[in-house]
Amino acid sequence: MSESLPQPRISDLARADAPAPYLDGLNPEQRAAVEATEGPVLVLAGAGTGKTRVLTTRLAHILATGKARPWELLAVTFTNKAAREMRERITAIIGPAAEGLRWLGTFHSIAAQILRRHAELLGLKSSYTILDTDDQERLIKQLLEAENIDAKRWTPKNLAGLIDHWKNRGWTPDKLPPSEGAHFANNRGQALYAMYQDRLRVLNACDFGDLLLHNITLFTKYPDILEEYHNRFKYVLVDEYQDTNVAQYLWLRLLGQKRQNVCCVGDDDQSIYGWRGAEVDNILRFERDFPGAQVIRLERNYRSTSHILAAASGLIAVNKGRLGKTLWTEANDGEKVVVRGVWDGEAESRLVADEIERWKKSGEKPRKFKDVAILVRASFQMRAFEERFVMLQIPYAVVGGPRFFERAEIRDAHAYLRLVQSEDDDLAFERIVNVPKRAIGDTTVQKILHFARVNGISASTASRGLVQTDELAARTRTALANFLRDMDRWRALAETTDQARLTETILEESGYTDALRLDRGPTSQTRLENLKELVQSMGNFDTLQAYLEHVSLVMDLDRGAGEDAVQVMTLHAAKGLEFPLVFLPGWEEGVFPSQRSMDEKGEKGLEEERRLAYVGITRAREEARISFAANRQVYGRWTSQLPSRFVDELPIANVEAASETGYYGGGPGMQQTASRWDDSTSFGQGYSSPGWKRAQARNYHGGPAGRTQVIEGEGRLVAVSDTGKSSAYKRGDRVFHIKFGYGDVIAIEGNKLTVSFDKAGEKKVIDSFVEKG
DNA sequence: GCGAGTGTAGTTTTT
DNA sequence: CTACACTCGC
Repeated sequence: MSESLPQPRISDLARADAPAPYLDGLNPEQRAAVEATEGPVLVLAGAGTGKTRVLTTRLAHILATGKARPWELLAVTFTNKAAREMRERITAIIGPAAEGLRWLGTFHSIAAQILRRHAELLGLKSSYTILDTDDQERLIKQLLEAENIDAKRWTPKNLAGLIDHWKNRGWTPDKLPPSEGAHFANNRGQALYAMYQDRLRVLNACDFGDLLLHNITLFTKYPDILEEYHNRFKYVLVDEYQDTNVAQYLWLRLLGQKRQNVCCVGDDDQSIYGWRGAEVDNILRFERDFPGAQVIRLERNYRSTSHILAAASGLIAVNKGRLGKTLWTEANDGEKVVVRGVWDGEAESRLVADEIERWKKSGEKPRKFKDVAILVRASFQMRAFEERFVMLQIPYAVVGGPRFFERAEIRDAHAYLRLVQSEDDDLAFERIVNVPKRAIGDTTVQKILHFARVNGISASTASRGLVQTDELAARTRTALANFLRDMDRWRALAETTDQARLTETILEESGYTDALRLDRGPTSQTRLENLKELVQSMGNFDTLQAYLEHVSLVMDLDRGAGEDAVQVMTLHAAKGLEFPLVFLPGWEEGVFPSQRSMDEKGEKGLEEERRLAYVGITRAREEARISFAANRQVYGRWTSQLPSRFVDELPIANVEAASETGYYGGGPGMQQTASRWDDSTSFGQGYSSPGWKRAQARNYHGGPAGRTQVIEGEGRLVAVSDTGKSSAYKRGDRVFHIKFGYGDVIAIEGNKLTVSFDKAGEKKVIDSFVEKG
């Protein structure tokens, strides 16, 4: 071993005569999870049970007891953020020796490192580039065009999604089950996949899925190399195991099978990435995969009040496929989970904003906006809140959204740099040869690419050839020659200038920034700022090479943290975070749970949605406030909504619920449906006045939910406002559905409408997103 | 090569 | 409805 030994004081931490200080304050289960170092271990860590602490302490413990040295540990996470946090917290325990943890990182970054060392065995050079989804899709598009496949019916996105899915399952083209390829372009899926892989090899490139897949191929085909890694990695640790896909699972099993010192940490109840290939099954069958595995449950919650915890536990208990945990806490009861029904989406944002302002002013200690989060199911729900916050001047920050490195202007800048770095990067060439516009149009680009393909050379080389001929119009020829000359100049400049200055120069001289400055579009200002930020962030890297390597794998950048602003984000983005006050708006059937999830994945989809609800509630430390609206605009159409089934599934003892809207089936000839949301006959004063008055709240009471109980006649559970506005349907009503168009209601049963649609003459049963009239 | 006109989809998102 | 991708005609 050439690496020097870590600082001796690590082992001092665990001297027999002095108990290890890092173990102080751990509860018995946490301690067991830290000390069970030998053999396979599954740690089922419920929400808020100190998972990260256990993970980091465990690694520190292995090091402190001398069982392994830092470079003999393999520790994998899903996100860069998680990896970074883990590294920081280990450093806090063991000091600078943590720098030796060179195999702590994301699945992808570790797989990429391994692949660099053995790239030749897989037909790649170790300098291979990693393509992002945009490059990937453009490559596929070219492929489909070359194969004369109708790009309308079979979009590049479709195929990219399929290929990604296949790679997630660990299928190389030759191992693809025949039925899988059948769905695409009349059974050509498999062939196209194989062609795509060939193209990648020619380009000396990998997509994200390849990183793991190539690793698996490598380990399976070359047992001696696998052996090398078996010897290297004495202990393997995996975070968020419930989110692993098949390929990641296979990769782990290959690496861990010999020593069996595999510790997986996760929570089956927080598996929310099934749509992206995660297999909850991986965690559910851990004990079968690793015989003799210890299972340790962390069930003591340190985060939430008991009402919040009980509400979340009650909800998740409805799911069938789970390993089961009983979370408990010593925290006090706190407030019950508040549930509110409102008339429409606007009223909902008004309610939330009011409550934030009230909350901010109350309390003994000063309260901060950044302690409040609004967690939505889908990003279209954010707009209403943003509008309201702008109006009331409440500071807010949208977390997530389009990634910085995925913005067009950042990609353009990167394409210039990639082309400077490697003249052969055809995808980069294609991206920026006419950005900003320099009179090199589509036809010219096609000519160049064709010429390149025919002669088996890169686009840059092809261009150099073409400008020598009179193949191109004089104007185009000059433009292209200028472009090549500029690229050469920048390439020379790269030798003498640091990458930040280089980027600045390129952006100026190419006219890119000028074009943006002239652009009157609403986003051009932001784009310019983004580019400035890009140049700044590049300063931290030694070389252009190092920088480009970094961006392809580390797509996030910690920005804007620390501002005091209400955090608006999707439920997915909230995983791993916690807030004193959490708002959970939009709990309506079809919105949350999402209709699409249920349509596509049935019961499984519904259970995942429920886990998402569970994740949402458990983000709250002190208060959780759920709301739903009776009417909501979806894609500009008014739709009537019903409270989410998840509302009814919350244990009533932990909930304080009321609605400003009655839900009942009323009127002559309509069913009288019992609803938990209707206990009153008088509507009082409501929404009529100019300065909107708060309606008398309707209380939620226990007992069976209305949706199952049909009393008489036909009708539909409807919302009724205090002014008598209602969103009721009756037979014969003309309705509009966002997908199927106009139609007539021909039957009503419970909450389901059977609608005959004009378009296909089809009958369909609909339960959401229907507009009257 | 560009702007106007048409068509179409429209969750969740990391690497 | 709205954002975008793509087509068509000048």
